[in-house]
This record gives sequence, C-alpha cells and structure tokens, in this order.
Amino acid sequence: MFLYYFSMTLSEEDYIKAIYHLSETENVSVATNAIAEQMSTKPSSVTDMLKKLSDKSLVNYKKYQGVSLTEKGRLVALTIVRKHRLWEVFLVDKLNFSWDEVHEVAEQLEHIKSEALIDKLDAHLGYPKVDPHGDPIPTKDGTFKKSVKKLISELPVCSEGVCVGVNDSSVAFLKFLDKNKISLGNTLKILEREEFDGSVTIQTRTGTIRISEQIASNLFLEIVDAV
Amino acid sequence: MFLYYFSMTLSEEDYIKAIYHLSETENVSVATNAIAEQMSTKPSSVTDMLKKLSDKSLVNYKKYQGVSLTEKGRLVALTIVRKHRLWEVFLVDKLNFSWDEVHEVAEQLEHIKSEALIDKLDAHLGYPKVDPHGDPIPTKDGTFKKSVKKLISELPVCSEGVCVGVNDSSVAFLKFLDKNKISLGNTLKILEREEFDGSVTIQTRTGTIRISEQIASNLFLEIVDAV
DNA sequence: AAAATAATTTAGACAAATCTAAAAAATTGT
DNA sequence: ACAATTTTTTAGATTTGTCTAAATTATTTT
Repeated sequence: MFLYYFSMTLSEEDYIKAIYHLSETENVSVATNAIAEQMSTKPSSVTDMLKKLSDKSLVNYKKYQGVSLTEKGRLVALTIVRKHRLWEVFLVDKLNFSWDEVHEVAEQLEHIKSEALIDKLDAHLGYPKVDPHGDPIPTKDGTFKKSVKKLISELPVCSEGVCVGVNDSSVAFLKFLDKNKISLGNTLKILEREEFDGSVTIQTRTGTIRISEQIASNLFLEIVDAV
Repeated sequence: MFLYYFSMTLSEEDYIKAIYHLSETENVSVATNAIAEQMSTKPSSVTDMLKKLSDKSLVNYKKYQGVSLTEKGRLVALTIVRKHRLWEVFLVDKLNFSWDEVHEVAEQLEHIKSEALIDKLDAHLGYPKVDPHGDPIPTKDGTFKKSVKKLISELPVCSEGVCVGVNDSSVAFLKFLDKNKISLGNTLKILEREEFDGSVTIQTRTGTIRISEQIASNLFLEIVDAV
C-alpha cells in the first residue's frame, strides 16, 4: 500500500477506520454523534480527536460541520482495512476459525505495524481478493473493487464469490447446506447452468455439486466485479 | 496455558516480561535500575509500575529490596514468552522471514489477546518445541524444557536442534553453509556418526548431507533436553 | 421567525504512563 | 564507622485519551 511517514496511535487508527466505514454508508460528511456511537464513546471525546486528526491532515474538519477523510486519511483507512481483511482470511483459511469468530481478533491484528509482514502475509494467502465475509481487500496501492451481493440464480456462469447469506433460513435448507459442506465464508464458483430447469453446477470447497434453481435463488454470494 | 482472569495493559505485560528475562540470567531479585535499562526507561517509572504490579499480586516487591515474580506473575510471563516464540515460528516457517528479522514484529504480536488464537496457531505450526533461535516454547500449562547450546561434534546421534551459531565465521565456512542450504534457525538432526573420522550425516531442511568433523565442531545447535 | 430541541463544542477533571529533580535509603571505600 | 557514592523512591509535572457538565451552534417545529 504505502507507508505512513508518521506514527499513528491505536486510538487514532480506530477513529480513522470508524470515519471510513461511516462515510461508506452515509457518504459525504460524518457527524460527531455518529462516530461517538460507532465507537461507544462520547461526542466530546470525538471532538477532541477530530482536532488532532485535523492537525495531522488526516481529516477535513470544521466546527459543527461534520468531518470527512482527506486523501491521506483515506489511504490510512484503506491500509487498516486491508490488514484487517487479510488477517481475517488468515484466521479462517489457515487457522480454521469460523467466519463469525474472527472479527475481534482481527481488530487487534490490524494494528500490527510492519509493511513487510502484510506483504508476506498477502503472498502466503495467495493474494486473496475478498475476506471471509465477501468484502473486497484493498490492494497495496489503495485501490479496490466494490463488491455486490447477489443470488446465485442471478449470476452468470463463471462468476465466483463468497457465500455470505441465505434467503430462507429454514432448518431443512440449512441442513442441505451442511450436508453439502457449504458454509458462510466459503468461496463458490458457478460452473454451468442448465437452461432447462435453471439448476446450477457449482464448485465448492470440497468438490462439485449440482443445485436446483430453488436452492440457487436462496443463496447469496458476494462477488467482486471481475472488470 | 491459562487465562488471566484480569486484564493487563501492554505496558504491564512488557514489564512482566522484562522482569522474567532478567531473573532468568541474574536470578533471585531484580534491581529497579536493571529493569529501567532493559526497558529504556527511567528508574522512577519502574518504581511506579512495580507498585502497580505488586497491587495485582504479580510481583513480590518491597521498597529498596528489588523485585521478583510471584507464581501468578511467572505464569503471565510464560504466556507472553509462549506467544512471542510461537509467532516467531510462524514468521519464519510460514511467512519466510529470516531468523533475524522477526523479533520486532513478534514483540507486537505477543500482545494479541485470544487464547483460541494461540491454541490454533500452535496446532497450525505443528506444536513446535523451539523457536527459530532455538529457545524452548513454554507449553500451555506453563512448563517448558531448558535448552542448551552445543557443537554438533559434541552431540550424540539422533539429537535434533536448531542451528544457532558458528564458531568460525570465515567467509569460506559461511559459503559452505550457504551452498548446503543451512542457515541460522534451521532445524538439523544428527543421523549418523562415522567413528573413523568423526564425520557426521545430518538431516537438513532440504535433504541429507555429510559433514566433516571440522565442520561439525564449528556449528552450534540449540537443543531441548529430550528427557 | 422565535421557541424548542438536538447536535456539537468547550472547560475542567481524571487515570495511565511517563518524565525531571530532589530526597531518602543502601552500599562501598578507606 | 562514617563519608562518599550509588540506587531507589517521592513529589510534582506532562501527555494521551477519556469523561461530565455546561455552553454554544444548528436544526426543527409551529
């Protein structure tokens, strides 16, 4: 990605990340209260920190006007997100954590400071493009693809994505997934679609299976635009 | 190992570790100044922290009398050492860092709080007994073997240890090691010794080679007592 | 557009971890 | 043994990140 030529405290990094995530959804400028809520802290603490981040040119801040990341701040945020998501891949792929257990630990690991570490981790993991939640991993230079969540039934052949949710959470359906060794966080690839009945052949972690149109319209994949 | 039923700050952990390492070499009780020097801080700061650690029953501290770890403190120290050394193994074995690049990063990683993480990391690494410097890794319950440093020529057949140093650092010798793909941090095993000339067959990372008695008396292995 | 409400900032305090300078205790040298 | 030196502790200040309570600014309602 890039090296910050200045040191950031753990707390500063957390604020930058919070502002980044809030501006993803809310866009434009982020409110002091929103940051306070996201970080489980008080608005007055947020104000103090915004001044500090502004002094470091990481955010654009004017009193009472909300805040946004500067280009520099955005790069810091993307570095942290990159680290967080790479560590999540590590935890799931290499240490066999499940999809939903990794967040807390990744929150700690994302603050480890070493560019070489992240480069080598990235290589070790085979340069993954998405984390176990299907969210895209920013590249070293701070660019990354947006991802979208779609049903398998809506996707063209050759699409590849991470299984991130189900429409129908009936016991029967979940049992089907379990029997076929599909779980959240798995990467699935669409190999072939039968025009006749809409059934789909997919590549799972453990092999190739064929699923009915009904199943395909119940499984969400998070996919990164291949363009 | 065990869970601490209380939270430790990063700084507290660093002090506990420093006291542990100092009492390894100096033994008995550790001096305030020694801790200050080890940690690149001032004696007055050390005094403050010792009071705090004493309140938490992690050290035995009486004014002007030096300090030692309590049983509880020793367990905390061993947990940290265990984490540090497991991460070092990870960095060298999995991420291809070299032996001498890992310390700084491991100093950060050792503070990550998650018992599950360490258990899974340990399993992922194949339950290593020593780190890349040949130092033994404490087990989960806080026991561990002492290790000793010996020349290959002094060791019996079947000994296994980590290459940790050379007697003769001439260019010719180092070139020999390089050619035979032996580097510091590698685990070597003594397979056979020829009585006639003292030459030794050893298992290296990449294969089996035979080395002369002269070479064998120039290479130090750190070995954990197999008893 | 004024009043009421909500959001944000300021002021002042606090805890953790550090520092400097000075005081107190322990150790050493003769 | 006692003066000199070294080690350790205390006292008071500083920095970072936080808090509460009060003041200020912005927004909404009527």
